[in-house]
Amino acid sequence: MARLNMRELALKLGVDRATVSRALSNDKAHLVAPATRERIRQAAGAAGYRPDLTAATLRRGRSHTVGILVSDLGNETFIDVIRTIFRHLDARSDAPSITPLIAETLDQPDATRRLIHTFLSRRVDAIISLASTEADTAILQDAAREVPVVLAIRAIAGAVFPSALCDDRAGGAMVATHFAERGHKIVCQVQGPPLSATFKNRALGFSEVCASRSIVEMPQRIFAETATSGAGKRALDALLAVSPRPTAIFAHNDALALGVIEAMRHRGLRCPEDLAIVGFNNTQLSRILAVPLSTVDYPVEEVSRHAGELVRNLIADPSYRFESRLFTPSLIVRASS
Amino acid sequence: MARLNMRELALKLGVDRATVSRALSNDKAHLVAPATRERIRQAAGAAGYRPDLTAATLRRGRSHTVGILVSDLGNETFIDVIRTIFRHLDARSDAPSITPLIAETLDQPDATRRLIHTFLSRRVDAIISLASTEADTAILQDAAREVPVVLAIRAIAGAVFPSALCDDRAGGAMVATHFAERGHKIVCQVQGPPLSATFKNRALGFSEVCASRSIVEMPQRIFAETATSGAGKRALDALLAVSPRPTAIFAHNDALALGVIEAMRHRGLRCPEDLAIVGFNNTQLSRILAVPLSTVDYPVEEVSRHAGELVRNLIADPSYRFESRLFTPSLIVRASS
DNA sequence: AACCTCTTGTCAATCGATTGCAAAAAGTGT
DNA sequence: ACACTTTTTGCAATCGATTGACAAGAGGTT
Repeated sequence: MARLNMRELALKLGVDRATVSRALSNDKAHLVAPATRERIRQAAGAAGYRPDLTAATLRRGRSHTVGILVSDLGNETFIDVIRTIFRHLDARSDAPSITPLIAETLDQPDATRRLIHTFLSRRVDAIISLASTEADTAILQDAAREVPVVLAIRAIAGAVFPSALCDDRAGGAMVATHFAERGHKIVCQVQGPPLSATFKNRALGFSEVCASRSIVEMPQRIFAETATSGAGKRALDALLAVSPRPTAIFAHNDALALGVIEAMRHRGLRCPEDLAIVGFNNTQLSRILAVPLSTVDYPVEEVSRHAGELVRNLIADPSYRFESRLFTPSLIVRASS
Repeated sequence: MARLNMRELALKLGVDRATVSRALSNDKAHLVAPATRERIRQAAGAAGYRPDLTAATLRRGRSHTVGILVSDLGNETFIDVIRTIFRHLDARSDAPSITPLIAETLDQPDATRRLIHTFLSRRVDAIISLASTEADTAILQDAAREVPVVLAIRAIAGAVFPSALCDDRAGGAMVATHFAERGHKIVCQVQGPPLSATFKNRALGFSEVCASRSIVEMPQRIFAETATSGAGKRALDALLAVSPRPTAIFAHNDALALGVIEAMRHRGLRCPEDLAIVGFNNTQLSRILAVPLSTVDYPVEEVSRHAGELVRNLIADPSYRFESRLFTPSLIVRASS
C-alpha cells in the first residue's frame, strides 16, 4: 500500500501536480485561484496527504533541519538548552518549523567528525554546536564552509563563530563579589577541567575580583579532573590540607559543589558555618539539597533564543551580519553561603 | 560553490555514475572490479565527496532514520534510555548507522500528532515512542500502518505494539518484599499520576505482596499530582495525618522520595529510623543524598537494547515475529531503608 | 571457430516535489 | 469586437543517487 503522492492527488482532482504544489505551499499559494486552492487543500486534508520532505529537500536544497551537536546528554544544563532551542525552532506562524537532529559527541573528536559528516550528508541547513571543545575547531570550520555553524554554551578560543554564550567571567566575578560582601578574606575555587573555556572564564572573573578586593585565594586553585560530584569530594581533601583555611568555596558547577558538601558532611563540617559554598548552573539539585545551594543561574532561555535566532537568520541569509552575544547570569543566594 | 556530486565525480574519473554508486555502496561493491573500486574510493575520499542522503532516501525509500518521541526531556531516565538507544542505533560494522530524530511531546496529544506527521513526512524508517500515554494510542496506530512503531518504558493499555518495558509490577513487589523482610507491618505508597501504566503497575505489584504477607497499607494510597519532589513534600502531610502511622514508604520514583525526605527533615523526622523510604529509578540523585536512597534500578541498558533491536529487525522485515519483553529491575538497598 | 559463462560497465528510468517558462483563460478599457 | 494586461494553469526540466536491463569484453570449453 504505497503512500499517496502528489501526482496521484493531482490526478484525482483533475489538475496538474504543479497546481497542487503551489496550492499547498506557503509562499506561492497566491498563484492559484482561491477556489481551486481551497478545493485542493480540502482534498489533501481529507485524503491524509503528507508531502515527502526528502523529495522537497532534494529539489529545494533546503531541508528545514538543523544538526545539534552536544558533548554530553547527561548534563542537565545542556539538555535544558537543547529543549529550549527546540521550542524556538518549532513552528511559529511566520517561519516554517525546523526539525532538529541531535548527536552526542562525548567530546571525542573522531566521533564529532563522523557526526558532522552525517549531518552534512543529510543536508542540514545549519549546525549548532553545544559545548564543543577546541579539538573540534578544524572540523567545525570545514563544516562552516557548507552551512552556517553556530556555537552555544562554550566558545572556542581562536575561532570566530556566531555564538550565544553565558558570560562566565561575569558569573565568576559575581561569586567573588558576594564572598567579599560577606566578609570572606580567604577563599578557594574548585575549577572544572581547563580544556573548556567555560571554566577558564569562571576562574578568571573570580580571580580578578579577588585581586581587586585583596581577597586571598588559598590554595590558589584546585583542579577537578571532571566536573562531577566525585571529583568535588576529592577536592575537599586538597582544600583542608592548607593553612590558613579558606572560609568560602566557589565550585565551578553544582555537581562539584554537591561533592564538596557531601565530603564536608562526612567530616562533620557544617555549611555555611564552617565553609560557605557557591555553585554554578542552578540545577534542580541545587534547590533540593538539605542546605539549598547558592549558585549562579545559567541564562538558558536567552542563550537558547539567541542561538535559535542566529540559526534562523543565517539560514535565511548566509551573509547576515550576525552578532555574537554574551548573556549575563545571575547569582542566586541560598542557605549555603 | 556547489557541492561535489556523484555525476561530477564520475565524470572526473571517466566512469559512469552507476559505477561510482556501486563502488561506494556496501552491498553492491562486489559488482565492481576491485581495481576500479579502490580507485573510486580513493578519489571519493580525496575529493571529500559526501553522498546526498536525501537523494538516496528518495530513491531507496529508506532513510536510515528513526523518530524518537519522548514525553519529557527533563527526565533523567528517559534521557538515559535515549542515549543508550543512540549507541545501539549508531554504526556497527554489520548494519548501517541510523540517525535518530527526537521530539518532545510534553504529553500533549495534538503536539504528538503534529510531531508524528513530521516524522512520517521525513520518511523515518520507524518510530520509537518513549513513555507515551493512552491519549496517543490512535495516532500511534495510524502511524503504525506506515512504519513500525515500537514502545519503550510505558505500555499502552489496550493496544499491542512491539515493546521494551520495565517490569514495574515486579519492581513494586520487590519493594514490598523488602519491607516485609525488615519487619514493617504498616506501609504506604506515594503513587505517581495514574494516567501512566508505569505507576499503576508499580502500585499493583506492591499491593499484591502486601496482601499476601498481611502487611497493611495505610493510608491506602496517596496520589501525587505529578511525579516531582514538590508533590512528594505535600504527600508527607497526608501520610502523617493517619494513625497508626506507617513505618515505611514506597515512593514511585526518586523525585517523590526526595520530596518526602525533605519534608521529613523539616519536621525533624529521621530516615530510616522514623520512616524508611524506597524510591524508583536509581537516578544520580539517589546515590548522592545525605542518606543514600534505597531504590529500584531501572534496566536502562536492556530496555534500550531491546528497543533498538526491535526497530532494526522490524525495519529489515516488517513481518518480523517480534517479541515484546519485560525486563526485571533490581532493588538497590541503601541507607534509607 | 562457435558457443557459453561470467565479469564489468553503461544507459536510462525512477523516487516525489518544485519552479521557470509559456500557454490558456479571464478580465479591462476603448 | 479588439487589443491589452493580469490571473490561473499546465508542461517539462530539475535536484542526486540507485538499480534493472542490457551490452561489451574476457575467458573457458568442445
